Amino acid sequence: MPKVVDHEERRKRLVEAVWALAFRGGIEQVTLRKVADEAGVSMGQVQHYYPSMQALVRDALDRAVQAVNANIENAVRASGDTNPEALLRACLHALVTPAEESLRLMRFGVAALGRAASDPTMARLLAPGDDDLITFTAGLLAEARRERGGEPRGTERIDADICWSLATSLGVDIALDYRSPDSAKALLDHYIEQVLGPERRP
Amino acid sequence: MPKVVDHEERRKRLVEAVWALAFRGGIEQVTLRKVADEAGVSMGQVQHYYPSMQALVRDALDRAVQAVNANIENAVRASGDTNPEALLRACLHALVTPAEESLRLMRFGVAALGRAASDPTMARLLAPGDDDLITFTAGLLAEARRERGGEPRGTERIDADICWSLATSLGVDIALDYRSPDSAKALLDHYIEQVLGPERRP
DNA sequence: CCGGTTACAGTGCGGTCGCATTGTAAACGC
DNA sequence: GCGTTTACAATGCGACCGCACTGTAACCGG
Repeated sequence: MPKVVDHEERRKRLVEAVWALAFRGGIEQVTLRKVADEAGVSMGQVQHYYPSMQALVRDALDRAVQAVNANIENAVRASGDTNPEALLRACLHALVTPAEESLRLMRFGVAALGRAASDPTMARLLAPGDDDLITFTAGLLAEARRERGGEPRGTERIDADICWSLATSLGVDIALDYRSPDSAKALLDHYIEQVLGPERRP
Repeated sequence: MPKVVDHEERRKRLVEAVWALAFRGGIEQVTLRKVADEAGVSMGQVQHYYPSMQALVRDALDRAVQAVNANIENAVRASGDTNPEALLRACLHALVTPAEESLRLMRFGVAALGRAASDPTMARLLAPGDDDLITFTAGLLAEARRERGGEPRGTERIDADICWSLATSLGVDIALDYRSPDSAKALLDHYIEQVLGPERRP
């Protein structure tokens, strides 16, 4: 009975308008009217798909986080490598790539960070990687150490935690133009080298 | 000839009102009227001391950053220790203390981070520690390594960079209630232990 | 005691915002 | 074809915002 349209496509278009606006002028420039203009639709349509401004921004953040996570998984899959160390590097490097799309997402994430400080709902969306991610990364660390001829130290979960903290911090720095992606990657590699310990048997 | 008042005290009062407002409801809740109310003064006074809203928020951020830096220096001075390792820990721990005042400052900093993504002036105020800080920290690292019986590795500046990246990242996590100050401190200590290498001579 | 400067207080204006409301056209079951 | 439901489009409203402007009281060198 209803008019039939692709809702998902509509929402995605609106969310991308939000990203674009926030990328240009900060999240405070995101208003119903501007989102409508940017997406080339009417204000009524925006309201039809999102009951409130908050809901729109929240969904935009949710999708941005999903997209970044997808980038990480793609990096893992694309590396196609079974070498745990290469896999680990691929994961972490995904947060500091110079790719345009990634930059936009990270910058929106940083803009949203500010709101997260006073909006628990957004804070939850931006929360650090979950337990599974830490467990997975810790596993990679343990394997990589073994491959280098060392033995696991039992601190792999802590080390994994540090890995992601460092990587996200560097990602933020890149989004704010405090660092270049290259230098960030170098820093990250230096840390990985250190945390894996020296090669013992070639 | 003019009416004589303590300008510095006035500005400080206004800036603290900005901090308080941003702490409660995010930086977008900071308006001229609310700042005036919070500080218990008239809107005219706010305008008298700051030509625009932007100028007010910028000064608030500037002072917040100065205050955090002062906290770090105080931590160094308070430790009163000549032991380089203890000094290093004191510095870094200053970013993850559970102290109320520090929490407020960090939270305001995070709120401002969002704006920094699109406001270069604010971005500059929030820029990572300058070269002097890195040099100082690298020096501490080198000395601490020597005290442990190891020799400097020539990577002290990179390691110092990682130290501060990690510490600020943990500080942000604390501000957003993603971590407790205690767990952050533990993580930081674990990293320091690792970066200094094992004790060789007791 | 007077003139000039400073330090406010108060008010008003133009603009924008989120959101509610209302109108309308398309799609389909019957 | 008719009624109902969905998917918008358009407009209007009340709230609030930054800022400019105006008035005034305090202070002080002369």
